[in-house]
This record gives sequence, structure tokens and C-alpha cells, in this order.
Amino acid sequence: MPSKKESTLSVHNLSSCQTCGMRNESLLCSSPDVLLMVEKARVTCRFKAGQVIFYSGNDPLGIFTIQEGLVKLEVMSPSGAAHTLRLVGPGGALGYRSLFAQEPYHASAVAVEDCELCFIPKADIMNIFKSYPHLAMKLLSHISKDLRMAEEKWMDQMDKGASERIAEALLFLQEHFAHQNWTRREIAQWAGTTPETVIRTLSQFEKEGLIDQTDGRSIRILSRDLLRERTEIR
Amino acid sequence: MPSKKESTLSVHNLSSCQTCGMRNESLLCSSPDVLLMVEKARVTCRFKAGQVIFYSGNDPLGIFTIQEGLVKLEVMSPSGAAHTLRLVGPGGALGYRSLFAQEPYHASAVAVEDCELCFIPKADIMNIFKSYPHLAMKLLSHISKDLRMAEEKWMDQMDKGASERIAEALLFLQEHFAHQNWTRREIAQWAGTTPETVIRTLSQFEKEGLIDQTDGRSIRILSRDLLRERTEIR
DNA sequence: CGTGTTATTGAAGTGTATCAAATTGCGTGG
DNA sequence: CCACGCAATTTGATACACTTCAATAACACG
Repeated sequence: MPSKKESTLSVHNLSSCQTCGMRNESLLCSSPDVLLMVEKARVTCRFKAGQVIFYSGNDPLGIFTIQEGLVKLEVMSPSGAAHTLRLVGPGGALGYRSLFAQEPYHASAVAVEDCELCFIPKADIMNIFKSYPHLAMKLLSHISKDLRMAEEKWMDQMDKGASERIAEALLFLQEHFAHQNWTRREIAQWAGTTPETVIRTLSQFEKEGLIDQTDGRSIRILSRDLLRERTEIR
Repeated sequence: MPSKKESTLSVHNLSSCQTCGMRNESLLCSSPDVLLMVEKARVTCRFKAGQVIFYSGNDPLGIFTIQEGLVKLEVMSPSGAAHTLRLVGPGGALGYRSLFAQEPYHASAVAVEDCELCFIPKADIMNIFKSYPHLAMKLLSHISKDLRMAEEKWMDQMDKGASERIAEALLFLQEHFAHQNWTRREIAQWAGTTPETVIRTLSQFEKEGLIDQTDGRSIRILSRDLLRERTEIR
């Protein structure tokens, strides 16, 4: 665990990839050689919680990587309901699907908490990939996993009931983004249901002793194993 | 349109990529150089309608490309219901997601009609991609589009009702695989619903003059435009 | 021709969305 | 520090689209 004295963003004037805490995690910044090319092309940008990083329908101008903070990719249904497609934390990237498909964004990117991002323009990305072909294989592996996850969640939406999906959501959100205090609405958007159904299911889970929500609005998981059982249809 | 005298498979002893009708469509067989490498590695294999090409859970051994016929990727829900993830026709490929994600197959591949496939072993694929990095970019673009389509269908599953999804299914299946006489069950598996709901919706569409199903079991679309309107929520 | 698959129709049940109203909790500014 | 305002949460009542089950009819097939 890296030390973290400040509760706000830990590095406010990050000037180099060399000192970036994510330089070993990121898709792009794998080898020292690549790091040099990224270094020259990159621009740092910051977003506050709730701000939109890019809008669905626009053309991608490059790729964002996340140094700090949390971002959600979301689509708005015609009726106005928002659904969360993917959640991306430090070390992750944004905009690569649209860029490589040569399509407009099909989802918007919204900062869930205050973020520090790194932007690399499209032209530079293409140069970097031309110079270091192994990066394409790495990204290929990454997108392939994205595809599996999307198809899995799609199948869950068909086969499973709301409570199974909510149990999955609780486990996933706690495992990957435990520091975040997720609202009932956000859980609903991730699980593909409504806040009301989340609330009723949570109180059911509480009655069964799977979770505890007496501490304000936060949710404490009492038994991961029992909760995981609830992700399977009975 | 290529001439097609026989109703069965048109080429029964395909001995060379040079004569393969799909050599310009396929992901892998783009340039003459690549074609030579594929030529040496490839094996032809045939499957009859209904046969399984690979099973969910197994490890990928290479990539299949489709010369002739139609294949569906399907997942079985624990309760036994099958859902169609993707449909792949001539020029398309199978098994690439799992191979590049280095994961087991998460879906099974089933021949919808008699098929002639071309198998290229994993090791050869890797060699080919090492020699021709631009192929990785091409595949990256392809998988990125797969990902968009998966996420779109996932969202449709949440936002839209069964009739909207069935309208979409009719348009899609007719546009891409018109020669195939799809059963109500297959339409249901593609639209994410049940055969009964498909039947009731079809007779509703017929009452509205959108389709005609008096000719046996086949479905004739009377107005693509009106049907497309029915893919949007009212 | 039988036999199994596909299609069709009907009735019944149910999970979840929707809507509305009350309550809680949190952040903000006085 | 308290009061205020607003968003998040909670609860209840209602509606309904869809699934499920069952039983029959039509078709394709060997």
C-alpha cells in the first residue's frame, strides 16, 4: 500500500510519467521506452465529482488514463434512466473502444469522485502503437475481457432476478471500489434495476443477516460467502 | 452475387486459400503475405447443422474462420435456457475473444446450418500476428465493435420491452441472414425472450400490417420503416 | 403414415416497475 | 453550532408485461 497522507488528491502537479504511481498498472505505460513517448504526448487534466469527461455521440480525440479517482461509463435510455456500463479506477483507461472501432462514443464518461486523468491525443496513440506492436496485443487482451464482462452482465440481465444482480453488485463494488460509499441509485444503475428495488432487497438481505446497514447509509457485508450464494438462482 | 449452382456446399475440397471465396472478407486473410502463412497453418473442417464446434468452459486451441455456413455463439443459463450471443457468417471468425483474453470459452459455438470452417492453431496465430502487427489493429477494431454491439444489446434488454427487441431481431436477421428460415425459438433466443412471446408479438405485428406470415412458417416483412419504428419505445 | 418438433392459444401467477408520499440524513450557510 | 433545504432513502399501493405451464394443432421427417 502506498502511503497517503492527504485526503485530497495526493499529487497536484504531476510533471512526469516517471513519478506517476500508476506507471506500472496502466495499459499504455508498460515499458520505459513507451513511457518516454507517452511522456512527450500526454496532458494532465482534472475533473471534479459529477463532471462529464466526454459525451456519448462525440468523436474520440484520444485516450484518457486514470491516475487517481473513479470514472463511470454510462448510457442514458431514451426515457431518461441512466445505466452504468463500466467503472474505471486508477491504472484504467477511457475512450479506447471508440478510438479503435473508429466510432463515436456510445457512452458518456462521468467522474464519480474527483479525478486526475492523463490525456494522450489520437495521433500520438497511433504512433506509439506503430512503434510498439506488443501494446496492441495487450490492449487486445484487455478489450477481450471487457467483451466477456459485457456479455456476462447481459446474460445476467436475462437469466437472473433483481436480487441476484444486486448481490453481485454489492460484492463487486465492495471488492473493487470499497472506499466509495455507493448510493442506492448508483447500485441500481450498476445492477440494472431501480433504487426502490435495491432498497427492498437490501432490507431483505439485512433480515437474512447477510449485510448490515445500521451505520448511516453505508452497507457492511457480514458474510461474503452467503451473499455469493445469493448471486445464483435458487 | 457469386454464381451458386449447387444448393449444398459449393466447394467440397477446398485446397488453397488462393481460391477461397472469403479471402478478401476475412479478418486474417487480408494481404497476400499473410495468406501464405495462413495457408501453411490452416486445416479445413466441416460441421453439420446442430453440431457443436466448441464447448463453453474449454480452452481455445486456435481460431476458426467461416468459409461457408452460419454459426451461433450461445450460452446456457443454469435453468437450461439458451441465449444467442453472436451470429457469425462467412468471412467471420470464432474463438478470437477467448484466445486473446487467455480465458476459456465462455460460450459454445453451434452450427446453425452446414458449415465449412478453416482452423488455424494458436501457435501459428501468434506467429502471424508477430509478423504482421497491422492485423492486431484490425482485430482490435473488430472486437471493439463486438463490444459496442454487446453493450447495446445489454442496454436494450434493460430499456426496451419484448416487442421492441423482437422488431429489432426481425430486421437484423432478415438483413444479415435472410436465406435462413429462423424458427420462433431462434428468434426468441436472439431477442432475449420466449417463443410464446415471439408468437404473440408476431401475430400482433401481422394485425398491424407490419409483417405477413401466411406463407407457412416464414415471415415476410411488409414495411421495414414501420417495423423500425416499433424498435423504439413509444 | 406415425413420431417428434415446432407452432399456437389460453389461463394463471409473479416479479418488478411505477407512482406517490413521508422520512431521514447530509451539507451549507447563516 | 444550529437551522435550513435538498437529495437520498424508505414504505405502501397499484399496475402490468412477461413468464410459466398446459394442452392442442400443424407441420416436417424418416
